[in-house]
Amino acid sequence: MSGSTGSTTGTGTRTGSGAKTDGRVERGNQTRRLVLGRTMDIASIEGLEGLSLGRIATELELSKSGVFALFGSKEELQLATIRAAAAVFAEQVVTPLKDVPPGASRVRALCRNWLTYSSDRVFSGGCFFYAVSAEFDARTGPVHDAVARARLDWTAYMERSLSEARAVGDFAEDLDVEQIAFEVIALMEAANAQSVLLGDTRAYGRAEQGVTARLRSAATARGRAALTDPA
Amino acid sequence: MSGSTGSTTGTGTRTGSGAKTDGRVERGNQTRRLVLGRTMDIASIEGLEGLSLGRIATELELSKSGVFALFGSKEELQLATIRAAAAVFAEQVVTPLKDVPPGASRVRALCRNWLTYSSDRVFSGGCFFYAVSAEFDARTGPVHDAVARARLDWTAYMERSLSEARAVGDFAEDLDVEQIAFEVIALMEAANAQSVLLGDTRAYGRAEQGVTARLRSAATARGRAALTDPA
DNA sequence: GAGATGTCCGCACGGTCGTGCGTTCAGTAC
DNA sequence: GTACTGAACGCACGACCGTGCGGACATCTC
Repeated sequence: MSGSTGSTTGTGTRTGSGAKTDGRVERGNQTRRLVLGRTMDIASIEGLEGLSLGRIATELELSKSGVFALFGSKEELQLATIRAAAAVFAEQVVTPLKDVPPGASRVRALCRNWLTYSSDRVFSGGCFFYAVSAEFDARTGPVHDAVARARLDWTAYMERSLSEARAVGDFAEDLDVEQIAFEVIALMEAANAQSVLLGDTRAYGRAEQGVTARLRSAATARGRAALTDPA
Repeated sequence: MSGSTGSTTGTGTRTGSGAKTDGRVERGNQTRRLVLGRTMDIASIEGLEGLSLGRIATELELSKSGVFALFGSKEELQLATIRAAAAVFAEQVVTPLKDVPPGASRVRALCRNWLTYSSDRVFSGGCFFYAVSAEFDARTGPVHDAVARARLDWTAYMERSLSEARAVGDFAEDLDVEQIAFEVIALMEAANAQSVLLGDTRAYGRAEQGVTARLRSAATARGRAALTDPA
């Protein structure tokens, strides 16, 4: 019974945001989005364990059981929140570059998008994935796995962008892509952390400075030219 | 009432581990240490909010009210846990270098101590302060302030070590100490994060490589010599 | 119209949480 | 010996937690 309820709503999510039938009102999906919009912000501030069905229901003037029925379990709510946050992240950081050709300047744009995504507080508590990574890093279970997967995807995307830039001749052929990806991501996350914890926005400048130096020192003459471009 | 109890036990801690009178048995302080040893580990894995008096009491075969009475409130337990973790951190990372003269190699040793402190899992969930920083970064209150203070202290210590190394001629006079401190700490924390979340210990190698490159590129000839030393 | 479907609510459950009471008990002082 | 102190306990409280059942109420299908 509870299983059927849970799997129904769960499947509804997994199939995406498309209408179930054409033209349906979809009040459910609307409430879902309302809830997820709130849970993403809460989780970025207080963590995924800080989500409480009662609190969400009160804040959104819904009933606790209504929220519960939408997701089937608290864990499924957490997983849905992660998926929703991944979509927002992609939309903010990755999608704007979908038509930008590979190269050093594209990598730099990717980093700038990330820093803007963090400093603009797309999520109230700073980068969503920084918050929940630290929260679930040492635990086990589906939520940890989902967080780890998201991070792997992001790292892989950064590495791919660097590889492509190397392939078009913007970086030296012997560039250690994984190393520079590690360093660049480290700098950006540190800026997020310092900014959120201490309210010190200078950290974003330090990160940008560090990222630029890393990219520049790895670039070929062609790459350096691209990095000096107006953008 | 509860206030007086809390402040009493709180003061007991702040005065340190010394005996209250000479030769006293101090069962209380012993239990305190037992509890804090456990809470530091729990908090590094599940966060300071993951601490629960009942759970701690069960695990250590104490009564919940006994644990509660020792600290006076949950928040005071969290603060005591932070103080205890700071002491452990200092003992592991900073104290071993108290007789090492300032210089580039001392800075490198400081970084190595940190990476060892993280990779040896002095706390089960990796660096304690990484975990609780992310947990409380976007909140307000005494716990946030204590975490922020600890981080400021650590950053300041790193910057001082770099300044001293610059003063003895190991780094260029125009070195931006705050910038390199930011970058070095970013690399180390990223290694901690990646290692704990993904179980990928290669991250420590990447961090060490990055740190060495940063220090080397900032060093004078004298500093480079120090960095090439056997140690 | 009647019926089916899905959304959301009211309400209750068992459990755990932090807190606080009074009490027991070991160790010290007199 | 008695008196005192502090540590730890047993127990209970109100609040909140996630979960689940059954029903109300729209909306769509026939």
